[in-house]
Amino acid sequence: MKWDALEEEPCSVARTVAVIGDRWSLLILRECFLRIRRFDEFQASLGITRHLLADRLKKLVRFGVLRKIPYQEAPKRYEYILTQKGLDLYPIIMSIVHWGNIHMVDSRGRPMLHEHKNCKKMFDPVMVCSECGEPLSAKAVHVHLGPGARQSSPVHAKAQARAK
Amino acid sequence: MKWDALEEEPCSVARTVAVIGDRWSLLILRECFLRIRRFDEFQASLGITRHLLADRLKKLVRFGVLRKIPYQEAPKRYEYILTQKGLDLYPIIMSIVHWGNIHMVDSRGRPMLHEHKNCKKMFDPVMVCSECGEPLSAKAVHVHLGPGARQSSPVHAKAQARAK
DNA sequence: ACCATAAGTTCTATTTTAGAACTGTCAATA
DNA sequence: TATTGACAGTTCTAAAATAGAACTTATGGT
Repeated sequence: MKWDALEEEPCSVARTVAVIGDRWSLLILRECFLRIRRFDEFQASLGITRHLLADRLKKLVRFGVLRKIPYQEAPKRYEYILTQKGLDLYPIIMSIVHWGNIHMVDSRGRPMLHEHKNCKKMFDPVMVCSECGEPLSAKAVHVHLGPGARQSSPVHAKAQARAK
Repeated sequence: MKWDALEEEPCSVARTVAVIGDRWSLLILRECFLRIRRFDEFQASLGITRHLLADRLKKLVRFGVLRKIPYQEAPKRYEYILTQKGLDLYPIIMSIVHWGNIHMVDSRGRPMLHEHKNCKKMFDPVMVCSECGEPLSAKAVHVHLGPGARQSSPVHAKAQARAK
């Protein structure tokens, strides 16, 4: 499957994966949320090759996740900053961080801690239901085809039947 | 940078990306949450090459995200099911789905809808603070070095200073 | 004996990535 | 004036990963 085909899939996971579903894009976005903005800063902090960095930044700009803002003329240079679409990726990054904190730490503990400015406490992110506010688990969720679905595939129908 | 090096990084994003940070792993996990369990089911629903599927399943088992459960003897065959560690990836998948729902849908609308069995309503996932329950935004969070950190890099220190 | 099912493995061709060197523009310095 | 350094890329070759198809192995059914 080509990357372009992913964007066209009738699935929000596939379409999002088309944007952020490679090793470097996620790490670049991590740096964005840590206030990194310039080409050489990304390169220094990530150890990514300059070639790939240029490519990925271009991709993220194309998808509207980052925006190039000029910060000096002559020679014209740009900073890469998150758009609203990019800022909206925060829950993805935070849930990734949290899973790593729970399942991938060594004996020394977490590499980073997060303080909520509202309540001044160190916190973990929790995913809840927008309607009732209860924490979500996979087992408490039922999936329905939406208006943008293609149709239920036989293999999924079989799997759904098995789940009942 | 090699994939092995990612696992060793003092960063929960990098370590998680080492597990799920490629196109196919995330799509395989999507299928797992849709109750897909067998090799040929994965292959049929994803269109992944058999070679890569075998490789990725092996990787996910190695990381403890999936477990092989025998479902018949002679010839011995296995189903791949999510461990608790794998089930804990649900917030990541859901936040990816949600971002796609908001930013990557076409005019036909969402491919899938999610119903919360607790409250019987269609919902969106919301990420909140574990301490005060308020929804989280990147700007309301302050990052601190934790016990497992290496040390603040000069480039990050500069970026942090700029943010103040 | 022949076909089908399931879960892989093997093969070659293509694409992607790594790693290093190179380019162009300008400012500051010797 | 010539040199150096900062910055943001681009270009090059070699290595690694992926795509796509065919093949293998074990078994059960007709």
